Amino acid sequence: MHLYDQQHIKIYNSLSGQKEPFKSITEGYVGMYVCGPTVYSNVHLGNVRTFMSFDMVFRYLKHLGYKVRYVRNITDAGHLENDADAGEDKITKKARLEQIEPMEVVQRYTVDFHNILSIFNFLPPSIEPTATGHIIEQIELISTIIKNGFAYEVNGSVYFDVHKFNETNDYGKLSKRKLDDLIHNTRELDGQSDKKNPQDFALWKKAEPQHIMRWPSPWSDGFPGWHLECTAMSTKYLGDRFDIHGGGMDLKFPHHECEIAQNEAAKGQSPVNYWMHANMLHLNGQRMSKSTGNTVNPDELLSGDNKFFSKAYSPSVIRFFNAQSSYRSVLDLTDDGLLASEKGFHRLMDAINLLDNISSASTSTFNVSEWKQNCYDAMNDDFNSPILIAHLFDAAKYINQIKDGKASITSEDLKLLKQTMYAFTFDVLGLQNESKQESGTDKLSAAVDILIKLRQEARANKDFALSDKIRDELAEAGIQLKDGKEGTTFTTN
RNA sequence: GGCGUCAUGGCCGAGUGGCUAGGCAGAGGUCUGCAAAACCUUCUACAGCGGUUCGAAUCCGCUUGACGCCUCCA
Repeated sequence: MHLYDQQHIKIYNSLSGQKEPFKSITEGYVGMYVCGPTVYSNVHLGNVRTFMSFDMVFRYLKHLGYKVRYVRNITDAGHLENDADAGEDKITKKARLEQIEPMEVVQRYTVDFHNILSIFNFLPPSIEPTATGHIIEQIELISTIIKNGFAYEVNGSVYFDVHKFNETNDYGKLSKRKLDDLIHNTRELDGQSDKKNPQDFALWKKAEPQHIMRWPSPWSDGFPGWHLECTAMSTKYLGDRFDIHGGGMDLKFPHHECEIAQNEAAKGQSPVNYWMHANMLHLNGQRMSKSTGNTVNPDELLSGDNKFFSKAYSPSVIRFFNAQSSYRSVLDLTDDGLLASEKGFHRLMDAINLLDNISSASTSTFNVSEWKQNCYDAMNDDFNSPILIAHLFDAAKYINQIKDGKASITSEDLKLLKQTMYAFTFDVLGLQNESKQESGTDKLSAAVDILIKLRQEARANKDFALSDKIRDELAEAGIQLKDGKEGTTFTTN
């Protein structure tokens, strides 16, 4: 018996626009693909939000006992054009000006990407394939699509014939677009003269002489189109049809639409059962944009070294903030919002830390098993982490009441409560108990305990000047004393 | 212009055809030498205008506004 036999997930499927009961293709196994970053600059904070949401999905599926193969690619080809228009992107421009090897750019930002994700306590994906490592697979895929009559070659480049495809298939079913509408609304752009129709997209591009990243192919020395790598790598590792495909909302069209088209054209079937799209992250009510300066890097947010926020925020606070909203909603990153989350997060962690110190009784005044199922119900409902957190706060309240002697719990329920709290807080949400880590050093505890004792003595002697001095100066040092019925404890942060 | 998504209390953010979301902030109380913490109580909402319904913030239509995609983008 596995947890997934008892807990039934519903997933909002972008393809149908509805929540659907989740059923994996192979019982007990889940294949999940998420479009990864293009490593040409520091990882974008919005990108982090998307991956954070899917990290939570990954964690929950694993928690339920599924064997999950989670594939998240690194796009390291196709976009590193040495002939990019000037002023488009600072880093590409800089790389071009300094004549750095594209692979140096790739390496630098892949390392940055991994560093940031590990700071945020991401679980690594099962496979992290790169586009340049799968050129052969992509070329094979193109050959198949040509053979099936859905692509054509012009001047060494190969394009996907959207119009031809749409005669037998439905191009636009994911993004709810109609080809006719697209035809009437396509902007005229230069340099597309090779295409039969503006809606066609490149499967292979012949490289201009100054283009550095290039590979030989039956059609030309060139590089693959950017939609192709995901089709090649997802199906290579997950099969021609797999369970979940995720990505940012902005990838829905054209990227994911094209993936469906490529797969149907090459393999005769739609690749994905459940399409999931994470919504955008805003900064102070507006979309992040480098050109307007309304943007902040993950490391700037973590260090507090930026012009938007009053202080530094810890990785878990940012994770908590993210989990307090639905992955399908636009999330607005603001100082007030982070401040509120930070306080709530610490309150939750303080309650969890109390779990080690509360004692059990003969009865429970709280239905722990019902509460536990409520937590599962929240996550089962399209990974509704905000509701889960609301339930975690219910438990926090209960724990505090037990500590205050206003509620009681049996030892059996205490064990269950602790297990469940830990599982959801740390395993599923991926939060980390920062205060415990910091104060976990026994030497600090010992030193503070001495100060607590001295303060107690001062209070007993009615030397409140001294006792308050101890309390206030510890507070300034980031150590907060908490007087309770059972004596004084302390927390850091 | 086309397609799509969304509009919730001081702020952030769930959810639902009739029954408390939750967090932060505010107010009152308990506790305390005073605080803090914790606990208890409390405040308030569903953009506007129509319609369906016994009943709608929840369904439908319109209006207004915000956002996304249509061009690299998480």
